[in-house]
Amino acid sequence: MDWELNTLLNELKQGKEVTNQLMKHLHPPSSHQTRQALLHKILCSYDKALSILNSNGFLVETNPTAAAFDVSDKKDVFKRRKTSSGWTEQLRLCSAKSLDNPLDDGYCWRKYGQKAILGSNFPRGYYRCTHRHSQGCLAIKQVQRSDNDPTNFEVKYRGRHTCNQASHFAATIVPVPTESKEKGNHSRKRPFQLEQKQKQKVQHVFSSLESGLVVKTEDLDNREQIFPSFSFPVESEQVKNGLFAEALMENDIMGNLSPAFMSPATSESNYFSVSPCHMGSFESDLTDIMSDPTSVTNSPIGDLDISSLDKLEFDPSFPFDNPEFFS
DNA sequence: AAGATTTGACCATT
DNA sequence: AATGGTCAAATCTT
Repeated sequence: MDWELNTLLNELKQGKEVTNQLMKHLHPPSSHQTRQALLHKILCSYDKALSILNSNGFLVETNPTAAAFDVSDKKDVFKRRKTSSGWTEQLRLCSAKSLDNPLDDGYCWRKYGQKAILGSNFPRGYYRCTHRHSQGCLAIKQVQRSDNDPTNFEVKYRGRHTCNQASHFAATIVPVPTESKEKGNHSRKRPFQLEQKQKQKVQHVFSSLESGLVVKTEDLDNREQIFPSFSFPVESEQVKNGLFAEALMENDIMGNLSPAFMSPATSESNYFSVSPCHMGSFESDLTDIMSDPTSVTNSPIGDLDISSLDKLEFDPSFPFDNPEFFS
Protein backbone atom coordinates (compact mmCIF):
# COMPACT_ATOMS: atom_id res chain seq x y z
CA MET A 1 0.00 0.00 0.00
CA ASP A 2 2.59 2.49 1.09
CA TRP A 3 4.86 1.20 -1.55
CA GLU A 4 2.27 1.76 -4.22
CA LEU A 5 1.55 5.26 -3.10
CA ASN A 6 5.17 6.11 -2.95
CA THR A 7 5.81 4.63 -6.30
CA LEU A 8 2.87 6.45 -7.74
CA LEU A 9 3.96 9.75 -6.34
CA ASN A 10 7.51 9.22 -7.35
CA GLU A 11 6.56 8.40 -10.87
CA LEU A 12 4.36 11.44 -11.14
CA LYS A 13 7.03 13.62 -9.66
CA GLN A 14 9.59 12.23 -11.98
CA GLY A 15 7.31 12.76 -14.90
CA LYS A 16 6.94 16.35 -13.93
CA GLU A 17 10.61 16.79 -13.37
CA VAL A 18 11.62 15.29 -16.65
CA THR A 19 9.01 17.33 -18.41
CA ASN A 20 10.57 20.41 -16.95
CA GLN A 21 13.91 19.29 -18.24
CA LEU A 22 12.41 18.76 -21.60
CA MET A 23 10.99 22.23 -21.51
CA LYS A 24 14.46 23.60 -21.01
CA HIS A 25 15.71 21.64 -23.93
CA LEU A 26 13.11 23.19 -26.10
CA HIS A 27 14.53 26.65 -25.47
CA PRO A 28 16.73 26.52 -27.35
CA PRO A 29 15.92 23.22 -28.98
CA SER A 30 18.40 20.52 -28.25
CA SER A 31 19.16 17.41 -30.16
CA HIS A 32 16.43 15.18 -31.34
CA GLN A 33 17.88 12.29 -29.40
CA THR A 34 17.83 14.18 -26.16
CA ARG A 35 14.24 15.16 -26.57
CA GLN A 36 13.37 11.67 -27.58
CA ALA A 37 15.00 10.21 -24.52
CA LEU A 38 13.27 12.68 -22.26
CA LEU A 39 9.94 12.06 -23.83
CA HIS A 40 10.39 8.40 -23.39
CA LYS A 41 11.25 8.84 -19.79
CA ILE A 42 8.21 10.98 -19.20
CA LEU A 43 5.97 8.48 -20.83
CA CYS A 44 7.41 5.64 -18.83
CA SER A 45 6.77 7.47 -15.63
CA TYR A 46 3.20 8.19 -16.51
CA ASP A 47 2.90 4.68 -17.72
CA LYS A 48 3.91 3.25 -14.39
CA ALA A 49 1.84 5.67 -12.40
CA LEU A 50 -1.24 5.05 -14.44
CA SER A 51 -0.69 1.36 -14.36
CA ILE A 52 -0.75 1.52 -10.63
CA LEU A 53 -4.03 3.33 -10.78
CA ASN A 54 -5.32 0.87 -13.28
CA SER A 55 -4.29 -2.10 -11.27
CA ASN A 56 -6.26 -0.72 -8.43
CA GLY A 57 -9.42 -0.43 -10.32
CA PHE A 58 -9.11 2.88 -12.06
CA LEU A 59 -9.40 2.38 -15.70
CA VAL A 60 -7.51 5.45 -16.53
CA GLU A 61 -8.16 6.00 -20.12
CA THR A 62 -6.15 7.97 -22.50
CA ASN A 63 -4.88 8.11 -25.95
CA PRO A 64 -1.23 8.75 -25.52
CA THR A 65 -0.64 9.18 -29.18
CA ALA A 66 -3.18 11.91 -29.38
CA ALA A 67 -2.28 13.46 -26.11
CA ALA A 68 0.29 15.72 -27.59
CA PHE A 69 -2.22 17.08 -30.00
CA ASP A 70 -5.37 17.53 -28.12
CA VAL A 71 -5.90 17.70 -24.43
CA SER A 72 -8.74 20.13 -24.52
CA ASP A 73 -11.77 17.94 -24.55
CA LYS A 74 -12.21 16.16 -21.28
CA LYS A 75 -15.66 14.89 -21.65
CA ASP A 76 -15.31 11.61 -20.00
CA VAL A 77 -15.85 11.33 -16.37
CA PHE A 78 -15.10 8.82 -13.74
CA LYS A 79 -16.89 8.51 -10.52
CA ARG A 80 -16.14 5.94 -7.98
CA ARG A 81 -18.16 5.10 -5.03
CA LYS A 82 -18.97 2.30 -2.75
CA THR A 83 -22.03 0.27 -3.20
CA SER A 84 -24.13 -0.82 -0.34
CA SER A 85 -22.84 -4.29 -0.87
CA GLY A 86 -19.37 -3.07 -0.19
CA TRP A 87 -18.23 -3.64 -3.71
CA THR A 88 -16.26 -0.98 -5.33
CA GLU A 89 -18.09 0.52 -8.15
CA GLN A 90 -16.81 2.70 -10.85
CA LEU A 91 -19.18 4.90 -12.65
CA ARG A 92 -18.08 6.36 -15.82
CA LEU A 93 -19.54 8.66 -18.35
CA CYS A 94 -17.95 8.52 -21.67
CA SER A 95 -18.56 10.00 -24.97
CA ALA A 96 -18.94 7.80 -27.97
CA LYS A 97 -17.57 10.54 -30.11
CA SER A 98 -14.36 10.55 -28.23
CA LEU A 99 -13.75 7.09 -29.48
CA ASP A 100 -13.73 6.14 -25.94
CA ASN A 101 -15.82 3.12 -26.01
CA PRO A 102 -17.33 1.55 -22.98
CA LEU A 103 -16.85 -1.80 -24.53
CA ASP A 104 -13.20 -1.26 -24.74
CA ASP A 105 -11.31 -0.31 -21.67
CA GLY A 106 -8.27 -2.35 -22.33
CA TYR A 107 -9.69 -5.42 -20.75
CA CYS A 108 -11.28 -8.32 -22.45
CA TRP A 109 -14.92 -8.56 -21.62
CA ARG A 110 -17.50 -11.09 -22.51
CA LYS A 111 -21.09 -10.14 -22.69
CA TYR A 112 -23.31 -12.40 -20.73
CA GLY A 113 -26.56 -10.59 -20.73
CA GLN A 114 -28.61 -7.65 -21.73
CA LYS A 115 -31.63 -6.29 -20.02
CA ALA A 116 -34.14 -3.60 -20.65
CA ILE A 117 -34.14 -1.28 -17.71
CA LEU A 118 -37.26 0.36 -16.50
CA GLY A 119 -37.31 4.01 -17.41
CA SER A 120 -34.34 3.71 -19.68
CA ASN A 121 -34.48 3.93 -23.38
CA PHE A 122 -31.54 1.70 -23.87
CA PRO A 123 -30.85 -1.76 -22.59
CA ARG A 124 -28.13 -2.44 -20.11
CA GLY A 125 -25.37 -4.72 -21.14
CA TYR A 126 -23.73 -7.08 -18.71
CA TYR A 127 -20.13 -8.03 -19.18
CA ARG A 128 -17.71 -10.11 -17.28
CA CYS A 129 -14.05 -10.62 -17.67
CA THR A 130 -13.18 -13.00 -20.43
CA HIS A 131 -10.81 -14.73 -18.06
CA ARG A 132 -13.45 -15.43 -15.51
CA HIS A 133 -13.18 -19.13 -15.91
CA SER A 134 -9.63 -19.51 -17.03
CA GLN A 135 -8.24 -17.29 -14.31
CA GLY A 136 -11.10 -16.83 -11.96
CA CYS A 137 -11.25 -13.12 -12.57
CA LEU A 138 -14.47 -11.80 -11.12
CA ALA A 139 -14.46 -8.34 -12.61
CA ILE A 140 -17.71 -7.37 -14.23
CA LYS A 141 -19.11 -4.27 -15.75
CA GLN A 142 -22.41 -2.88 -16.90
CA VAL A 143 -22.75 -0.63 -19.84
CA GLN A 144 -25.75 1.47 -20.54
CA ARG A 145 -26.21 4.21 -23.00
CA SER A 146 -27.43 7.40 -21.50
CA ASP A 147 -31.01 8.28 -22.15
CA ASN A 148 -30.37 11.95 -22.43
CA ASP A 149 -27.27 11.61 -24.47
CA PRO A 150 -26.83 8.36 -26.29
CA THR A 151 -23.39 9.44 -27.25
CA ASN A 152 -22.62 8.90 -23.62
CA PHE A 153 -22.28 5.61 -21.91
CA GLU A 154 -22.62 4.91 -18.28
CA VAL A 155 -20.29 2.18 -17.27
CA LYS A 156 -20.27 0.56 -13.92
CA TYR A 157 -17.40 -1.58 -12.85
CA ARG A 158 -17.51 -4.09 -10.10
CA GLY A 159 -14.75 -6.15 -8.74
CA ARG A 160 -11.14 -5.99 -9.65
CA HIS A 161 -9.31 -7.73 -12.34
CA THR A 162 -7.25 -10.48 -10.88
CA CYS A 163 -6.49 -11.85 -14.25
CA ASN A 164 -3.34 -11.38 -16.18
CA GLN A 165 -4.18 -9.91 -19.50
CA ALA A 166 -0.58 -9.22 -20.31
CA SER A 167 -0.60 -11.50 -23.26
CA HIS A 168 -3.52 -9.61 -24.58
CA PHE A 169 -1.69 -6.35 -24.57
CA ALA A 170 1.60 -7.59 -25.77
CA ALA A 171 2.86 -8.02 -29.27
CA THR A 172 0.22 -6.18 -31.11
CA ILE A 173 0.27 -3.46 -33.63
CA VAL A 174 -1.64 -0.29 -34.05
CA PRO A 175 -4.90 -1.54 -35.40
CA VAL A 176 -7.03 -0.09 -38.07
CA PRO A 177 -10.69 -0.49 -37.40
CA THR A 178 -12.86 -2.48 -39.66
CA GLU A 179 -16.45 -2.18 -40.58
CA SER A 180 -19.09 -2.76 -38.00
CA LYS A 181 -20.03 -6.34 -37.80
CA GLU A 182 -23.46 -5.38 -36.75
CA LYS A 183 -23.92 -3.69 -40.04
CA GLY A 184 -23.05 -6.87 -41.75
CA ASN A 185 -19.97 -5.66 -43.58
CA HIS A 186 -16.87 -7.57 -42.76
CA SER A 187 -14.98 -7.15 -45.92
CA ARG A 188 -12.84 -4.14 -45.23
CA LYS A 189 -9.17 -4.24 -45.83
CA ARG A 190 -6.90 -4.22 -42.87
CA PRO A 191 -3.53 -2.69 -43.51
CA PHE A 192 -2.23 -4.30 -40.38
CA GLN A 193 -2.39 -7.79 -39.15
CA LEU A 194 -4.41 -8.04 -36.03
CA GLU A 195 -4.90 -10.70 -33.56
CA GLN A 196 -8.32 -12.21 -33.84
CA LYS A 197 -9.65 -10.80 -30.65
CA GLN A 198 -8.35 -7.42 -31.52
CA LYS A 199 -10.20 -7.43 -34.75
CA GLN A 200 -13.39 -8.26 -33.00
CA LYS A 201 -12.70 -5.62 -30.48
CA VAL A 202 -12.10 -2.98 -33.06
CA GLN A 203 -15.25 -3.89 -34.80
CA HIS A 204 -17.05 -3.60 -31.58
CA VAL A 205 -15.74 -0.20 -30.91
CA PHE A 206 -16.86 1.16 -34.14
CA SER A 207 -20.15 -0.57 -34.29
CA SER A 208 -20.89 0.98 -30.98
CA LEU A 209 -19.72 4.30 -32.15
CA GLU A 210 -21.92 4.17 -35.13
CA SER A 211 -24.93 3.16 -33.20
CA GLY A 212 -24.04 5.50 -30.42
CA LEU A 213 -24.28 8.75 -32.23
CA VAL A 214 -27.96 9.25 -31.93
CA VAL A 215 -29.31 11.45 -29.20
CA LYS A 216 -27.88 13.69 -26.48
CA THR A 217 -26.50 14.39 -23.03
CA GLU A 218 -26.99 13.69 -19.44
CA ASP A 219 -24.89 14.00 -16.43
CA LEU A 220 -25.32 11.55 -13.68
CA ASP A 221 -24.47 13.09 -10.44
CA ASN A 222 -21.89 15.76 -10.39
CA ARG A 223 -21.56 15.59 -6.70
CA GLU A 224 -19.34 12.62 -6.90
CA GLN A 225 -17.34 13.62 -9.84
CA ILE A 226 -14.04 12.46 -8.62
CA PHE A 227 -11.84 11.39 -11.37
CA PRO A 228 -12.20 12.92 -14.74
CA SER A 229 -10.52 10.49 -16.97
CA PHE A 230 -8.13 10.92 -19.73
CA SER A 231 -9.89 11.80 -22.84
CA PHE A 232 -8.24 12.58 -26.05
CA PRO A 233 -11.01 12.40 -28.53
CA VAL A 234 -10.36 11.39 -32.03
CA GLU A 235 -12.95 11.94 -34.66
CA SER A 236 -14.55 8.62 -35.20
CA GLU A 237 -14.83 9.20 -38.90
CA GLN A 238 -11.15 9.77 -39.11
CA VAL A 239 -10.42 6.58 -37.39
CA LYS A 240 -12.99 4.67 -39.28
CA ASN A 241 -11.33 5.75 -42.43
CA GLY A 242 -8.14 4.34 -41.14
CA LEU A 243 -6.49 7.69 -40.77
CA PHE A 244 -4.07 6.77 -38.09
CA ALA A 245 -1.48 9.02 -39.50
CA GLU A 246 -1.21 11.03 -36.36
CA ALA A 247 -0.91 8.05 -34.17
CA LEU A 248 1.61 6.43 -36.39
CA MET A 249 3.57 9.58 -36.70
CA GLU A 250 3.56 10.02 -33.00
CA ASN A 251 4.74 6.50 -32.52
CA ASP A 252 7.54 7.26 -34.85
CA ILE A 253 8.45 10.35 -32.98
CA MET A 254 8.36 8.60 -29.70
CA GLY A 255 10.49 5.86 -31.04
CA ASN A 256 10.88 3.52 -28.16
CA LEU A 257 7.46 3.33 -26.67
CA SER A 258 6.47 1.53 -23.57
CA PRO A 259 4.40 -1.59 -24.05
CA ALA A 260 1.27 0.11 -22.93
CA PHE A 261 1.64 2.68 -25.59
CA MET A 262 1.87 0.03 -28.18
CA SER A 263 -1.16 -1.77 -27.03
CA PRO A 264 -4.09 -2.07 -29.34
CA ALA A 265 -6.38 -1.07 -26.58
CA THR A 266 -4.63 2.21 -26.34
CA SER A 267 -4.70 3.09 -29.92
CA GLU A 268 -8.18 1.98 -30.59
CA SER A 269 -9.97 3.13 -27.56
CA ASN A 270 -8.11 5.89 -25.87
CA TYR A 271 -7.63 3.69 -22.90
CA PHE A 272 -4.41 3.57 -21.13
CA SER A 273 -3.78 -0.06 -20.92
CA VAL A 274 -2.31 -1.74 -17.97
CA SER A 275 1.26 -2.73 -17.88
CA PRO A 276 1.45 -6.46 -17.79
CA CYS A 277 3.81 -6.46 -14.90
CA HIS A 278 1.29 -4.69 -12.79
CA MET A 279 -1.78 -6.51 -13.82
CA GLY A 280 -3.64 -7.64 -10.81
CA SER A 281 -0.60 -7.22 -8.70
CA PHE A 282 -2.01 -4.86 -6.22
CA GLU A 283 -4.81 -5.63 -3.93
CA SER A 284 -4.82 -2.46 -1.95
CA ASP A 285 -7.65 -0.08 -1.62
CA LEU A 286 -5.87 2.76 -3.22
CA THR A 287 -8.74 3.26 -5.56
CA ASP A 288 -11.14 3.58 -2.75
CA ILE A 289 -9.01 6.21 -1.20
CA MET A 290 -8.68 7.98 -4.44
CA SER A 291 -12.38 7.85 -5.03
CA ASP A 292 -13.27 9.42 -1.78
CA PRO A 293 -14.27 13.01 -2.32
CA THR A 294 -12.17 14.07 0.58
CA SER A 295 -9.05 12.49 -0.65
CA VAL A 296 -8.65 13.61 -4.17
CA THR A 297 -9.13 16.70 -6.17
CA ASN A 298 -11.11 17.12 -9.28
CA SER A 299 -8.01 17.75 -11.24
CA PRO A 300 -7.84 15.67 -14.29
CA ILE A 301 -4.60 13.86 -14.00
CA GLY A 302 -4.95 12.65 -17.47
CA ASP A 303 -4.53 15.77 -19.48
CA LEU A 304 -0.82 15.71 -18.99
CA ASP A 305 -1.06 19.22 -17.84
CA ILE A 306 1.91 19.71 -15.63
CA SER A 307 0.25 22.33 -13.55
CA SER A 308 -2.62 20.06 -12.81
CA LEU A 309 -0.27 17.42 -11.62
CA ASP A 310 0.62 19.73 -8.86
CA LYS A 311 -2.82 19.31 -7.51
CA LEU A 312 -2.59 15.60 -7.54
CA GLU A 313 -1.21 15.40 -4.12
CA PHE A 314 -2.45 13.13 -1.47
CA ASP A 315 -3.55 14.83 1.61
CA PRO A 316 -0.75 14.02 4.02
CA SER A 317 -3.22 14.04 6.82
CA PHE A 318 -5.47 11.59 5.08
CA PRO A 319 -6.20 8.77 7.45
CA PHE A 320 -4.95 5.95 5.34
CA ASP A 321 -4.98 3.69 8.28
CA ASN A 322 -8.48 4.49 9.22
CA PRO A 323 -10.47 1.33 8.65
CA GLU A 324 -13.60 3.31 8.15
CA PHE A 325 -12.38 4.40 4.79
CA PHE A 326 -12.27 0.86 3.68
CA SER A 327 -15.44 -0.45 5.09
C1' DA B 1 -14.53 -25.85 -34.35
C1' DA B 2 -13.95 -22.37 -31.00
C1' DG B 3 -15.24 -18.49 -28.99
C1' DA B 4 -18.45 -14.54 -28.68
C1' DT B 5 -23.12 -12.70 -28.75
C1' DT B 6 -28.07 -12.90 -28.39
C1' DT B 7 -32.04 -13.58 -25.91
C1' DG B 8 -35.65 -15.83 -23.33
C1' DA B 9 -35.81 -18.22 -18.98
C1' DC B 10 -34.74 -18.35 -14.43
C1' DC B 11 -33.51 -16.51 -9.90
C1' DA B 12 -33.02 -13.10 -6.06
C1' DT B 13 -34.49 -9.12 -4.06
C1' DT B 14 -37.74 -5.71 -2.83
C1' DA C 1 -45.60 -9.04 -8.77
C1' DA C 2 -42.06 -6.15 -10.61
C1' DT C 3 -37.44 -5.43 -11.47
C1' DG C 4 -32.63 -6.27 -12.21
C1' DG C 5 -28.97 -9.70 -12.68
C1' DT C 6 -27.40 -14.13 -14.45
C1' DC C 7 -27.68 -18.46 -16.95
C1' DA C 8 -27.44 -21.08 -20.89
C1' DA C 9 -29.05 -22.77 -25.34
C1' DA C 10 -29.21 -21.06 -29.80
C1' DT C 11 -27.02 -18.43 -33.01
C1' DC C 12 -23.41 -15.93 -35.09
C1' DT C 13 -18.59 -14.86 -36.39
C1' DT C 14 -14.11 -15.92 -37.60
